[in-house]
Amino acid sequence: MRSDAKENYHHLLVTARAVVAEEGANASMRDIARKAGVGPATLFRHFPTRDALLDTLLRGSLEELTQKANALESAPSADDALVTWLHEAVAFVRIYSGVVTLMASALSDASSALHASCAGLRSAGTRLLARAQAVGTADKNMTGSDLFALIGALGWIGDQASYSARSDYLFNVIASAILINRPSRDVAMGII
Amino acid sequence: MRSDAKENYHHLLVTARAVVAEEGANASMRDIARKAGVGPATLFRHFPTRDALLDTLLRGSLEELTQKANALESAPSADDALVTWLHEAVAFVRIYSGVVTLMASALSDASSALHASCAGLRSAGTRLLARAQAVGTADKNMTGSDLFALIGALGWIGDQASYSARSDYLFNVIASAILINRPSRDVAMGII
DNA sequence: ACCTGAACACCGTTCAAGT
DNA sequence: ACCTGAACACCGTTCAAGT
Repeated sequence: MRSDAKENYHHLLVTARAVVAEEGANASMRDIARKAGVGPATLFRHFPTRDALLDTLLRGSLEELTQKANALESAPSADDALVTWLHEAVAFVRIYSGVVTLMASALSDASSALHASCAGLRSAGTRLLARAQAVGTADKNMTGSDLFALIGALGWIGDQASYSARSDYLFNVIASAILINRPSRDVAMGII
Repeated sequence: MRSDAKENYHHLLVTARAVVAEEGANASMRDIARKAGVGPATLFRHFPTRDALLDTLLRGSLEELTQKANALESAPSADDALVTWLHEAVAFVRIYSGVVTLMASALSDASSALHASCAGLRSAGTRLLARAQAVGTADKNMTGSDLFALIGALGWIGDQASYSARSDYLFNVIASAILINRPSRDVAMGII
């Protein structure tokens, strides 16, 4: 990459992060280019799709979250490990509004630039779920994809002005539904 | 209303229903006008906002759903009544993709043409919830707005290609979380 | 090798001009 | 009283032309 291209690339990323933080994952691509001071074509050559841009934007955090899941596999309580990770996953998707919908469609589209990162994260979550199913109280009918769907659902709730204030409570509602055989949902709150 | 205007209005509604069924609640307004064979300005005078169009499109079903809630208030089991209604509410929002997000934002925007219909439905649902909290096993910390948030979350799940196949299972997961003190989530399935 | 402005085909929304 | 095409300010995306 030529040095001016490198400069463009980095400035584009910094700007994109700010704009996406402000406007959400469906922010105008043109607006990002404009605010970065480059033509729209320059943005599109560096990031041929919105998914490609978001993959670059999110990959670091997605990998972090994947590693946290891996680390939690050796935590003493399988249930607590799952709930802790779930909490972090929901906190992550709430950073950028609209990102859960993008991630969901990336999962069903193998050609999306975001697909691999999302699928990797899902695998890591699936292992935590499996352990909680084996030695914990997690619902045995649930799949890793279901877990992702519920994370997405909580992300969606967080994106809605009318519901977002209640998202901590609704997290506990859903967490207690996953750990179906726990005595009370309040157990989930102690570990945060 | 002049007779040609009346004709336009009805044709617009029929077309809009078809297009929204096909493309979802965020279908292009211009496309609806085009397919109805009128200019965009004609659509916008009949329905000054997308919410106004969707209110007209949905009002009948929303009122039906509200009345069903009212009727279920005298059902023998408060829990079953709540779950039955929840099931119908989720089935309804799944008809038009994207409609839950529109409804959620209508709830937080009193000036939306959809606001009244949605708020009315929420009230009816809230009464069913309250009864299940009083004489049933519904979680006492839950509000009617939380119930709506969960309906929306299930609608969102139904809108995602990657998750929609599992929405019946996830309905049961969430229904069991609302009726927190039931012995098993399988109880919820008998009444459908 | 990279960038750019202009172009294409859209969108929601409005308005002057028509009948 | 109602409708219309054209207009305005956008959008994602592409491409020929520049340096």
